[in-house]
Amino acid sequence: MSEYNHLKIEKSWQDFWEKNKTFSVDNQSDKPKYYVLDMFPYPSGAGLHVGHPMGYIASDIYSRYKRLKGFNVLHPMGFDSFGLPAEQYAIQTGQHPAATTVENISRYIGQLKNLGFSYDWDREIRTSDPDYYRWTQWIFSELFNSWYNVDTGRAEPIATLTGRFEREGNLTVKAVADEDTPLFTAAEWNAWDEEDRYKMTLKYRLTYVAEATVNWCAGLGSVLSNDEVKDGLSERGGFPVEQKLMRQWMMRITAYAQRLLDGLDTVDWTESLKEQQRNWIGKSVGALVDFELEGHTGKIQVFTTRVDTIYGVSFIVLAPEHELVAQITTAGRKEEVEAYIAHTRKRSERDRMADVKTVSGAFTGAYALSPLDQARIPVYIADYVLAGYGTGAVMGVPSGDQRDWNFARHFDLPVIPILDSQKDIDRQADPTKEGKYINSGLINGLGYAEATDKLIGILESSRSGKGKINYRLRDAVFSRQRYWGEPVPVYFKPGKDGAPVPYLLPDDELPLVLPEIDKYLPTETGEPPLGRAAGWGYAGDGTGEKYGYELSTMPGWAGSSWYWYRYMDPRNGSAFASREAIAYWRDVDLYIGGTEHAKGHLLYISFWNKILRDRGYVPEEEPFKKLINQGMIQGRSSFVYRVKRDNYSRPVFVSAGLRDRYEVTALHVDVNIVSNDVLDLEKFKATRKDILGDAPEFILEDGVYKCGSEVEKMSKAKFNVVNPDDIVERYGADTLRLYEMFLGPLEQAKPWNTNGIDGTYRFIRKLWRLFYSESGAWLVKDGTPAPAELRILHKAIRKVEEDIENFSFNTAVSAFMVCVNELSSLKCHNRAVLSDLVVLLSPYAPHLSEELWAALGNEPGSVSVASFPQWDQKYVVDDMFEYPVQINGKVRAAISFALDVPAAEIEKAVLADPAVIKWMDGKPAKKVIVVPGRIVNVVI
RNA sequence: GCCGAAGUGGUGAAACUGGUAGACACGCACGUUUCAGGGGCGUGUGGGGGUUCCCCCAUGCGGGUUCGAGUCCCGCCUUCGGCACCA
Repeated sequence: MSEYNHLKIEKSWQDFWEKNKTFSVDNQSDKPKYYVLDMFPYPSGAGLHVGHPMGYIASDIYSRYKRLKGFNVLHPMGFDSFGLPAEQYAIQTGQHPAATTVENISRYIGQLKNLGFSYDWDREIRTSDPDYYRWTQWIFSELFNSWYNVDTGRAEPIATLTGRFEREGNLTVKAVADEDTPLFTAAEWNAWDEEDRYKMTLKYRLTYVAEATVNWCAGLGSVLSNDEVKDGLSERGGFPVEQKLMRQWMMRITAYAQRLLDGLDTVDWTESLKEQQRNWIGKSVGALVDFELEGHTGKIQVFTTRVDTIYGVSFIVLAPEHELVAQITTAGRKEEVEAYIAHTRKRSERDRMADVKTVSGAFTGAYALSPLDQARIPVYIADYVLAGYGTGAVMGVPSGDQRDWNFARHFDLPVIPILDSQKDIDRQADPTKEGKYINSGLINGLGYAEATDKLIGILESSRSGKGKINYRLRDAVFSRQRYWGEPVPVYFKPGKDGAPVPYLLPDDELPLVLPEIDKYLPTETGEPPLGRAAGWGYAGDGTGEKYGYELSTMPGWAGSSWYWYRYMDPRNGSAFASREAIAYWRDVDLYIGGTEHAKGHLLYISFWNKILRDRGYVPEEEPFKKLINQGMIQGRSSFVYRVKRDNYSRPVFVSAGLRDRYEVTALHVDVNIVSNDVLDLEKFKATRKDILGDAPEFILEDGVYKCGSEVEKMSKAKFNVVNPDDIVERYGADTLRLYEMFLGPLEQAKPWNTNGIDGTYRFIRKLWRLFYSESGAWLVKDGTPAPAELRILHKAIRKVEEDIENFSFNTAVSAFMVCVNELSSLKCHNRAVLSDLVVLLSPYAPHLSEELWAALGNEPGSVSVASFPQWDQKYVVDDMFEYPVQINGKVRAAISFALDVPAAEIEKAVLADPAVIKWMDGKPAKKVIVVPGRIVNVVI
């Protein structure tokens, strides 16, 4: 073969790998295990664009590298195939989402296989497959059957809870449970009938039904979780989202807030991602303080992180939605308060967020009494206090908090200094904790820490307050009013009072398969689409009755919150994965995916994993030891410029460099017919009759038409989508793989630009020329490699190894290029050198490497299981000689210099100017850097 | 406002614990190959003086530490991500 033919080479090796199951992996091995996982994709109708495989290429390189290093590598791929787009497509076209999903998946698989990934395709999974979601439903059941024991700090089976109720009631049970759970004794519990006992357990289960304020998105016809809402709009579709009280399935992720935080300290993720999660969980340590109400039996409970400022309180503010507002408002204030509440209700979440500067509120007429000195404190309502955080009530301390200060100024309330170090409080709040307390009764003269401890002690002993940790994290809403998701394995049976009570579908009834329906829209009565499935219900409880199933389905994150375990044992019919498989693979060593999942997926995986661990199914507290976030690939749009003139004259297009001389309209042009910003005019004329008309005129510069460019999101409408299939067709997968890695650091977001790809293509052909001459002659010769050749090779081996170990995939490509450039100029055709080079390159360019490896006389396919070449110290070290020296009379150091330079020459150079540098005797000095002919510097 | 990351040629980017800044690649220029198609090969390419050799200035801005700073310290500026009346 005289020319490198990527089409032929790549196809034949992909077939070979598939036929020989080269990358199939066993759950048993003498080798150490290594698990490399990609975030699995949602198979959208648009297929992959060049940005998507970035992470997959990196993980594949790492997987292949680890195999060469002697690891048993699990590297699977699958599809997160439940989701909204398929359902919306179904609503529009009537096609079953399952059908379009299968089509999309096969397109994805085709595209992925084209890129030569070393996935074990026998382990492929799909979350929408009943054999898979059977186990998602099973995990739901496990959560339903678990409660969180605060004493043991973990989830336990519900039986351990009911056992304690029988013996002790719930007075001594410390559990994470519903707010409204009443206290009861063992005698009371034992006197209840089975239904009442069961209903009581519903308040404790890790998944539960609740009337909750949820993010309702009318545009999508479904509720959304907090991480699916951005700036008051839905992340998908950008529809407005409103707060609505609805009955929903919830998950008690808040029980795990502290453990989720602790876990972050044990994993190797980027600091910025961990910070995002910490912010999202939003832990704040403070106290609850009760304020009695004057002339009223109720109490206002506030949450504060600064109890120490309690003597500075000059007002209390309740959220307008606070339940006490109606009771405490005095007759004279009623009108104003109600008007304010109405005003707040009208404002959307968005308006409220946009307008944070304006101070507003209303006085209720009521007064609260400070628990310490019985000071009379006016009670206000204002929308800067959120009903959903803390207790929905705050104590206003104007001297220490800027919002409180603004509020006090607006309503003419006193600003009381409480620390002697506070400055300028006439002009702004000073939140300092420095100094000693003043105007502060019992804590006068104390410092911050002492004062806080003392106050909490006093409040706790007088039962008017206690220390409290608050989290911003809310329990996760688990219901979606949609069709294309996992059915919740629950049916409802009327209770004594006629109200429906949820019961879990028995294990042996799983999977509860998604029923067929005629349309994918909500029913006329507003029920979710599953309400259309006539007769869908459970009849197996022996009563002869049929009970309706839950009509909402699980959210998108359900199937992806445990999937890495399924890859370990993907066809297991009796467990989500066998104990042996889990014990062998344990956890994911390297996880690669985008940072956009910080508040969703990456929290949920940890949450579910902790439950599975508590219940004894999995061994590790954190499932993903190391996480790398690949940067997003943006599009780079190209533009042509049409000169503005009347509609009837023929269109004129001006090249980008000349556009300033005209008044122009910029139009997107397909980036695939633009190369190095030069437009292919013939293709342009052939494909864009719509904007060109009959006889377009082009004003060129330097004989070509140049396009302008801009970085935007990759999308069809902007004509900037680059399909990897086209690049593979033209340059080959190996070139694309090398090029995508060469673009820059993996973590960095960058616009896609195909301009530089010729460089990597040239590199491959240059490598090819080390094996074959232009006429096709085989050039490789046996024999002992020259030292110069070994030096080049071993430097490359060391560099590539270091770079891959450090996930610096881009710099390794440079190392390949340097190596091949140097070997070419030496005309090196040595078999030993080239053999090692081929293995070295195989993670990046697997097809080419297999081809050349076989051409070198090795067994076909064996480069994939070869060993990573060893580098030899003697060829790669930059040997340094060290000479103690002194400079300008100061005794300093030693000189060291590269081995390349003959020692005599260095000495000559050093001795040439004895006035500057003199040899000194004795003392060991460290080094001086000497470059050929010149002393650079001296170090002690 | 708070938290996090980052600012290096025309472009993408290299630079290990401080040690010849700009590797490698794109682009560009010139040359070459009877190549005239977005082909191959070679040389050059941070800026400014001068053109065998050499000198000066250059890693967002201003200071500092050091024999020596892209790298460390202090103070600014800018960009990008995240959070945001969270009490």
